[in-house]
This record gives sequence, C-alpha cells and structure tokens, in this order.
Amino acid sequence: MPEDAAKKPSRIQLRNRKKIMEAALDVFSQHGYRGATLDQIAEAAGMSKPNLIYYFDGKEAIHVAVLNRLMEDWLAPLRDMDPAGDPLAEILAYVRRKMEMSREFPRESRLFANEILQGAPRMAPHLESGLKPLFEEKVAVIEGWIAQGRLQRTDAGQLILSIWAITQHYADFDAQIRVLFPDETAGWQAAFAHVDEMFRKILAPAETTG
Amino acid sequence: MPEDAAKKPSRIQLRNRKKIMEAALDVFSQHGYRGATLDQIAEAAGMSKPNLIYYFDGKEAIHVAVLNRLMEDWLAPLRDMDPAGDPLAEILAYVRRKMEMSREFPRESRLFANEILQGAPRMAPHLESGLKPLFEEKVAVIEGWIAQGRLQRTDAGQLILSIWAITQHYADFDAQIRVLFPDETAGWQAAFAHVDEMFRKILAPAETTG
DNA sequence: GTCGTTTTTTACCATTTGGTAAAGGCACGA
DNA sequence: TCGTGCCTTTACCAAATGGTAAAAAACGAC
Repeated sequence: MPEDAAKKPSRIQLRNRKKIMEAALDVFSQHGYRGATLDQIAEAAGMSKPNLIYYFDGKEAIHVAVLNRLMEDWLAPLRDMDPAGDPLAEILAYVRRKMEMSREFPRESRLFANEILQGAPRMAPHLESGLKPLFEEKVAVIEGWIAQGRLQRTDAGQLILSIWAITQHYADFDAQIRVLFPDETAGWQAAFAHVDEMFRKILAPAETTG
Repeated sequence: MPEDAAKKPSRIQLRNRKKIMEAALDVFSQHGYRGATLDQIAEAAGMSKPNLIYYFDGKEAIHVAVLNRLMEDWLAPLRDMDPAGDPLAEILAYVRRKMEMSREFPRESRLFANEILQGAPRMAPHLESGLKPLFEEKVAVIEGWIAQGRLQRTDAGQLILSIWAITQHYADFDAQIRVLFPDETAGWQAAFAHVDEMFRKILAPAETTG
C-alpha cells in the first residue's frame, strides 16, 4: 500500500495520484464534499473505485490531499507581497494576481469556498498554522507602510479581507455573474479595471492633511 | 395532500411548514443540499421523516421552498435603494443594510452562497426573473446619478457586485474570519467601519475637475 | 359524543454509496 | 521463462438515505 510509503513513490504512483487529485478537484469543486461520490471521481480519473482506495485511504484522504496542495498555491500571491517594494504597487499587484487566480483557477477557489462555507471541518488546522501567521505578517507590513505615511490610513486586516472577498467572488459566484453579465470577456475586463480603480482610491498615498 | 392545495392551508399546516422550513434552512445552510439529510431536517423540526414528505413533495421541494422565501428578503435592501434620495447616502445605507443582514442572517447568506457555488441548479430561473431585472434597474439608477455628476464616475454593475462580495463575505467565510479575528465583537465593529469608509472613498461625489 | 377528514406514526423498501476481499494481470529482473 | 511484487479489476457488503404504504391517532363540524 503506497499511502503510508515513506519510500519514494514509483512513476505509476505519481502519475495516478496526480490523475486522482485532478479528477477530485473537478468533482469536489463542482459538488462539494458530500455531494461528490467516489464513483464520479473514479470515472473522471479513468480508473476503478477500488483503485482510488488503493492510492488514498478513502474519500476524506483524497479531499484533504487536494486541499493541502491547493493551500500552497493559494497563499503564494500574498507571500510575494514585498515589504521592500512600493506600497501601492505591491498591494495592487497582489489584487491583480488574485484576480488572475480567480479567472484561471476557479475550481480551486470554489473548492476552498465550499470548505470554508461548511465551517472548514477539514481545514481548520491549516487555517491556524498556514493562513493565520501569513495574514498577521502581512497585516504588520501594511501597518508599517501606513505608519510611514506611504499609504492612506486604513484597517490593514479588513483591507486584506476585502481583497479576498472581491477577487474570490468572481470565481465563487460565477453562476450568478454569468446571468448578470452575459458577455464573459467584457465582464472580466470590467472586473479587472474596477478592482484596480477601487483599491487605488482606497489606498491613495496619505495626503499630508492628516 | 396539502402540497397541491389551492385551498387555504389549515393552522396546523402553516405552523408545520414554517417549522420545516426553519429546520431546513438550518440544515441546508450548514451542509449544503446534498450534504443535508431528511432525517436531520426532521429531527431539527421535531417531527418524523414521513411527516416532512406529507407537507412537501420531497427533499428538493423543501429546498426550493426555502430558497424562494429567502429571495424576497434578500433583495429587499437593494429594492429599497431610492432614486430620489441622496446618492452617496442611499448607497452607503444599502451597504450597511447588507452588512446587517450578513450579521443577522448568516444562514440565509450561506444557503444562497452554497446554491450559487454549485452552479445555481435550483435557482437559475429566479436569478433571471428576480435578480437580474432588479440589478439592471439599480444599475441604471446609479448611472443616472453619475451622469448628473452626483457620484464619482465608476462602473455601476461592478460596484454592486463588489458590495455583494464584501458584505456577504463576512457571513459566508465566517469560519475563516473567526480564525483571523478571534474577538468577534471587535471584528464586526471593524468590519462595519471599514466597508463604510471604503465605499465612501470610492464614491466621493465627483470633484468638478472631471 | 360521532363520523369523516386531516395529521402522524410504524414498518418497510430500493437505491446509492463508501469501502473491502481476493483473485487476476502486468512489468521486470534473474 | 519464471517468479515476485506492484497494480487493477470483479464481485461483493453494510450502512445510509430518499421515499412509500397503511394503519393509528387527533381534530373538528355537527
């Protein structure tokens, strides 16, 4: 059984685990954890259900594995925010990258949203150990910028929240947006322009009239 | 069978349907459609499973009934936005009311989010016939205000989207926010202040330097 | 109270679903 | 070519779940 393997996984193992996780991302993000079935995942992965169980300990293990891999990529843009860079440029670049992720990886966004919506039953530890320290670190960075007068005074924590809220909304509420903006391409263009403009106004460098 | 009753429902019917829908809101919003079971709903409603089926045609019918009732209340704040009022005040009032709804009715918000996340399989008609016309009406109102120079020039559709995104985020991503802001009360205060400040900056009446 | 109607319960059922057992297939080194 | 160990499939299973049948209980007009 490869699940507990401390040894190097074979080429076949790597390939099949990847296929399973790709299929699972697809199915889980579309139906949620309980809505997804092993049969669906197996079919999407092009293999039999017992074969899934051969590579992973069970449904929950697959879900956790997908979430774990996801978290890295998900936090990367925030991690990249550079304290040494120009404040406004750094934050706007972060916003843009989050928008790009919503456009390019909507499945990942929805999987994450699904998990949080249900109360993060399988991800609470990750939030504590992965997300929270990074969040607090970057809050401190932004507060530093504000203290230096290089950024409009604002609540740094709430600012990051609102960046998440808006950017992820475009992926998570796609079904709704599609109804309101039938022209997808124009919608994305308007969205990119709008969020940039929005946060630009919010963060305009502090006027010395403070 | 009361489901197809064109006749007036009895007092017992009204009471029990209400109890069922309240229970269903609780369970569906916590576990999603497929994650919720009739047994859970029955227990939460304090009655037997066959009794649920006596009052509703089945699981899906319960879900649809809950969603339908929800939509009215959900759109009310936007509906209340008054074209004759002061632009900035109207929009900020709308934002505040949406924030209050996130705080007071998180289950409703999450139920809605869940449905949209899964592609709105049971709500697409409502989005077309209920949400979309109202959305377009209010977009026109805001565009009118902008044309009159009473509001900072911005994309009205995107503006409404971002109001939804941010306000609903506080309810939908509660599990995440709880990790990042352990002090709930302070979190809500900061949130209310932040969104008000945010949209105030975005919408500041157009300076005549346009 | 009595009778017809509405409401509720008990006892089931068929299907779906996560998971297992065990045999069969396959690759690959000796 | 023959094992040996990794991989895959076939045939199942027990529990959960949406739903039904039909009898029992409660209600309400008279």
